[in-house]
Amino acid sequence: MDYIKTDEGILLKDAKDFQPRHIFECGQCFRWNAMPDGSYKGVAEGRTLRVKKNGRDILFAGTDEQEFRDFWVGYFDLERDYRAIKAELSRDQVLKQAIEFGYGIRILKQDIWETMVSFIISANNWIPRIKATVERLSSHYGQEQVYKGETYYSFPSPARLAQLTEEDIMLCGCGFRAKYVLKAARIVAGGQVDLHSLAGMNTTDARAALLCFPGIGPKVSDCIMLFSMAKLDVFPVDVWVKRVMEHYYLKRDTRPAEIRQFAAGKFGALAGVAQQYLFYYARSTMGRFTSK
DNA sequence: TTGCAGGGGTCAA
DNA sequence: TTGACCCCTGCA
Repeated sequence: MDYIKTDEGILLKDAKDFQPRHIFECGQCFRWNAMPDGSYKGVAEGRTLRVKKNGRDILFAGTDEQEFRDFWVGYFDLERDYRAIKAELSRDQVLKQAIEFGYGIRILKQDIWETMVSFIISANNWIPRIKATVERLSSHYGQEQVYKGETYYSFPSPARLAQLTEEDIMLCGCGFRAKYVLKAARIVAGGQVDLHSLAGMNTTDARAALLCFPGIGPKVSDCIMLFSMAKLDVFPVDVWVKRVMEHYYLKRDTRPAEIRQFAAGKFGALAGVAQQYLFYYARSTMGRFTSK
């Protein structure tokens, strides 16, 4: 990882395996937004950042070396060798295509609590609405911060959400998921489950613990583990992944558990990364309403 | 203009 | 295994 300090922030040199569009549009995060100049602005754990591709380099604007090393390097998984991962996965011809399409994807390491709530909200929902709901929760109940004259809001803590009523949360656009969000907040704020200890568990135990939360089923639990705990072996199966897997590898109407098992056998410890390439590829190339 | 299906799943019967 | 679920969007 080779970077230099500039007036604007940190410049990551010759970052071939980093494409902001792929990272932020592949469905793993909900608080990064494209700007007219092609950069992305986002909020993560109370920090704000603008990320822009400059030729072969990546500019991280609005941060300094200390924060970059202490936080963003981990957040963007910059110490992992994605070139090696892609080489390994590209031995499969379908993955090879998917990787050529989404070559700059990286798996973010996001805040566990925010990821948990975001993916509870994602059930039977679609991305623009999930983003709007997460944004409303943050602007109503998060901490306000001003950066370069613009106001941002951090994602509200479990304790803050635990004080609310189901109706308060419903008003942010959560719909029937409001009761799940509130219960999750009360479980975490009450200390019944320590989310950070889940990250230290093996995948099987962490999944079992997550499935105890109402509103968290197999797909949501796997997304939480993949996008906030760096558990790269999980393979979340949603409607798009099901479609792409059935199209290229399996027969129609294969059950999600069977798809997960197949992926574990085929992609092993890298199944989660493979899932993201496949998901992004499927969403972008298979059309919005495919009957397959 | 109105009505209806459907959406990054989960729960309960 | 199946239907309901917030509610907004796209389409006929």
